[in-house]
Amino acid sequence: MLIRQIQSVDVRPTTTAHLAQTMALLELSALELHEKIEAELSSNPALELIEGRFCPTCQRPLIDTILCPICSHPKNSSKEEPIVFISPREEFTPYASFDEDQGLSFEETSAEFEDLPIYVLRQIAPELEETDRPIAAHILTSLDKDGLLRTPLIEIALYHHVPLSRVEKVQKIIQYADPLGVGSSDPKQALLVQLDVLSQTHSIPPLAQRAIEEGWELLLHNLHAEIAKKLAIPVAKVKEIATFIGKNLNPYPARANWGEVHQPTTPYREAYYTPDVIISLLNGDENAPLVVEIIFPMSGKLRVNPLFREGLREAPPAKLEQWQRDLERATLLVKCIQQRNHAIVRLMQILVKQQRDFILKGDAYLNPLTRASLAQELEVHESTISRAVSGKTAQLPSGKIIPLSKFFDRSLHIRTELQAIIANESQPLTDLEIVELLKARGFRVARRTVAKYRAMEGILPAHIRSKIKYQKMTAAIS
DNA sequence: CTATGGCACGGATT
DNA sequence: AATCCGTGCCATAG
Repeated sequence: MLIRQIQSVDVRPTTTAHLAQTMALLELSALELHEKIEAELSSNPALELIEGRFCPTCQRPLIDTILCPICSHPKNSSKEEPIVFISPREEFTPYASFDEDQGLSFEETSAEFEDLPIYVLRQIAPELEETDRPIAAHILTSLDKDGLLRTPLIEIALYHHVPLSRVEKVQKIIQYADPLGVGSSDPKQALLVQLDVLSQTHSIPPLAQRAIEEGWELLLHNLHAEIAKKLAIPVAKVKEIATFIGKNLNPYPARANWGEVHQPTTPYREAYYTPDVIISLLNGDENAPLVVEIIFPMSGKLRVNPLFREGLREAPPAKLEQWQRDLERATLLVKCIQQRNHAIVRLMQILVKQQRDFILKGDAYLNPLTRASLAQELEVHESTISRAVSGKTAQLPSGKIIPLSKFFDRSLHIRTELQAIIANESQPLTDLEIVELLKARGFRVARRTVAKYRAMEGILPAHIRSKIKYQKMTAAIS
């Protein structure tokens, strides 16, 4: 990478290098930024990370302010104006935002089970190719009450006209989402996934994997002796494995208490579900302002080392040039990071204000919004918004983590309405009938479009749905 | 004949 | 300039 000369690094030297790097940084997620800074810190002596301060009242890490924005925020706050600030953290545990009271009464506490597909889908959305979404939706809506996928993969592949490997790929992503092993084709698979994840943080009994792979059926019926023979190990060992499995693994993912509480934080989840911003409701009060924390992946404050700057004067001639370059790099980085932060703060301020209903009440209340219109409002270039939004995720007050781009989904509110219609239908409705119903609710879309939305949500066509219903009825009886 | 998926086009969005 | 998304037309399955 080329480094242009910058003579004076004061407030507004909008050099090309400056601009370019600001843009580049804007695009990075918190996680990626973390890596970038780490790399820079270790290679550039001019940059230093000084210990951060903490808010004296709530112990929240701070960057510049004396009190954290929440503590210093007076009661005269209106619910329209969100509190937005940068929150420096080294590490972040999902679902551990500061609104302690999880008893927030959000929408349906009743229909927990109904939510599993959506819950999983939201987690994996950031990793999914756009074209894979219908497949994921299909898999998730086909889960049985144990969270297992009894539909043969090949059937799904045929339905979507994609190779079996694609479906397998999607299934794999799903399996590693929250109720670990969800979407597996059978308990055996689910166990193996869990074992795999567990093995990364804990030590597991040797041969446990083989025991499951080769002897799951035997294990089920407590035929320990048989397995011992098969694996050529003592029966005692087998019993050990069996108890380990019983204690730590769960062949029926959906029966685990997914959501809210998670004890084992797997490295995998952490990597993927660390949000870039956390949105919560002050005191969990419906009318309170929203609190938006933008995660800055370092605790402490990043700055140019003043000692280094001093030392530059007495630099040995041989090193002078190198040191100057280091100094410039450091200053540039700090400045660009500030700009990145500033840009995101402004973006979130507007975004959260306009999408308050969506954040609080769910998908149906999403305000169709374009990046272009926001760009106009903020008086920045559209590409700036695009970069700021791309590849980042937000955690909502409900604990769900969604990609930031969802705020700009043009059709989500219609799709949710469509889901509602399907959920309430007494008999399978044809696409054309759905068009009419949507029109009655104020959404004008073409018949063809309804079909597409259906596919996106993994809802099967009317004539197939009728069969499913029938199957469900019979299944319920048996 | 009806319901639905595929392909492709054009305008909007990024 | 590249991509995404809604739609119309046509083929096909039931």
